[in-house]
Amino acid sequence: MSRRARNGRPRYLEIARILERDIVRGKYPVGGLLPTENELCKTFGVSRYTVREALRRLRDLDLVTRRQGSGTQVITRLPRSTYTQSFVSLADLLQYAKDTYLRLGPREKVTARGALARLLGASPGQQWLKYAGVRYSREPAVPICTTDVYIRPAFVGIEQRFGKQPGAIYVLIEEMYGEKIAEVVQHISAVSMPVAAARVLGVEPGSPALGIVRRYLSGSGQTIEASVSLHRADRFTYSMRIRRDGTH
Amino acid sequence: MSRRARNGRPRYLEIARILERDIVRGKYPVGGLLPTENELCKTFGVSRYTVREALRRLRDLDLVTRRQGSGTQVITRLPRSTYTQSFVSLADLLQYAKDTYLRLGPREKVTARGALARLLGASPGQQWLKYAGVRYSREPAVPICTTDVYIRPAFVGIEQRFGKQPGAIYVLIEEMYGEKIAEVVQHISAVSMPVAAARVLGVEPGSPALGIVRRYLSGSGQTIEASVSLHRADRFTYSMRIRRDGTH
DNA sequence: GAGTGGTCTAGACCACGAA
DNA sequence: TCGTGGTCTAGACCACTCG
Repeated sequence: MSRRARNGRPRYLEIARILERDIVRGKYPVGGLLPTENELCKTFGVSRYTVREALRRLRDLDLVTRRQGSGTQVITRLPRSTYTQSFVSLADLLQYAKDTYLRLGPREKVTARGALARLLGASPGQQWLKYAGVRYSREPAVPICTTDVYIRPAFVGIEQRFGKQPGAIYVLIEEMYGEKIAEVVQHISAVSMPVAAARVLGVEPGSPALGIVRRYLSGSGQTIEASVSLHRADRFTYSMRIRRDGTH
Repeated sequence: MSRRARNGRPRYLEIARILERDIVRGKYPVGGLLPTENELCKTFGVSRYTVREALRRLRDLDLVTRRQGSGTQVITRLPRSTYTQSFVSLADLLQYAKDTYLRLGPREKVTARGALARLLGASPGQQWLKYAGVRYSREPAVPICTTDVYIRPAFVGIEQRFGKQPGAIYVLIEEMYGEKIAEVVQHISAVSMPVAAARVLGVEPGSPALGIVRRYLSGSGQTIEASVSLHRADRFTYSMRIRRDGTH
């Protein structure tokens, strides 16, 4: 066999998805063990490297834990783990944006005042552009959250590239305008799902929602972009690892 | 050559640390490229796999970005994350623990099984100690969240110091037993406030709550301590900063 | 002692980016 | 076109866990 004619997707991602699906469907119960690496090699007809890359992904998604000597244990079955977001760095934010899809509505002009001005870190009266959107997971393509994106009018040009390439909005601004993001500040809270967002996401109004507000700041502390997201509580968990240092 | 007599540390971690140090020292300036994988293989006398594992680590630390065709670019000179971010974040955790007050209830013995075993990353049947508590802000002294703390029976001695000094539980374990926390994994989600917690916190059952589950891990990946907290949504927001150092 | 995942080698072809 | 990183194979030894 050997040389695989790849259909565009890396084999290890395919395998990761199959295993992910099987976990969600209950083929591998929570608390139980996945087949060993060796068995998976035979099952999928691939080398150990490929299997290990797939398992690495499952571990990064927090679906399994792995320990030498004892095996690969399933720790979560809930499909929301699929959308669990694990951030230690901006690179993770970017990866998350690539694994999902953000569909944005038409441009609106808004004036920063009151709570919005505070959110944007802008002077009251300043003009901003707003795009109401919904973020979907790629497969299955289900809505995860509503997202309102705010950018300064100067960056209106990135509109042309909305949806044309996956990735985070801030990358578009960096690429088109050379305005570098130095810092992201985010606030996470629990809120009651408002009626409008509930309808879009297909949940009951008033059900619990995870709200995330992000500000993307330039080196001088100016807000370049901001976003307000409301996540279905049952499909989203924010996970993070805090490492003390790099020595182990 | 071949078989390396390893001094205990994986070779790829050694290489990662050497490259990290060189970046910090300015040998590879921000914006510049690291040597190619091939060159690094020759330099260190290792296979490409080992070099790639080392580079993967640098990427996870946000020190470099990698793109096929163009190379490995240095994006940060400061080892942010290893020290800056995680240190800052752990410090934040500690600061939070100092600004508030955790009142713990009596010791209970619990057996890890099912969901609890998964939470603790423990084998089913293992014995743990549980303390149900409530965290208050110092002034005004109002309840912020309920917190269940889980520790291994070996660390029962820290009970004596509950409430005698402010700070996080994990610090007590580190000080009394010398068991160092290497990593904290946390999951943040929105949930409906359960009846019992609602009574303690003085809110309506079913109102939105921010749930935070934390596992404190030793260097070998063992869970030292775990906690489950439910926060009043109106009194708690989780805020964080993701910095990208060295952007020029 | 048997079997697990962790590390490592020495090859190979492929997709992409820049000259 | 050429060199980069991305994917992949088929081996190997090692450290750890558990019966």
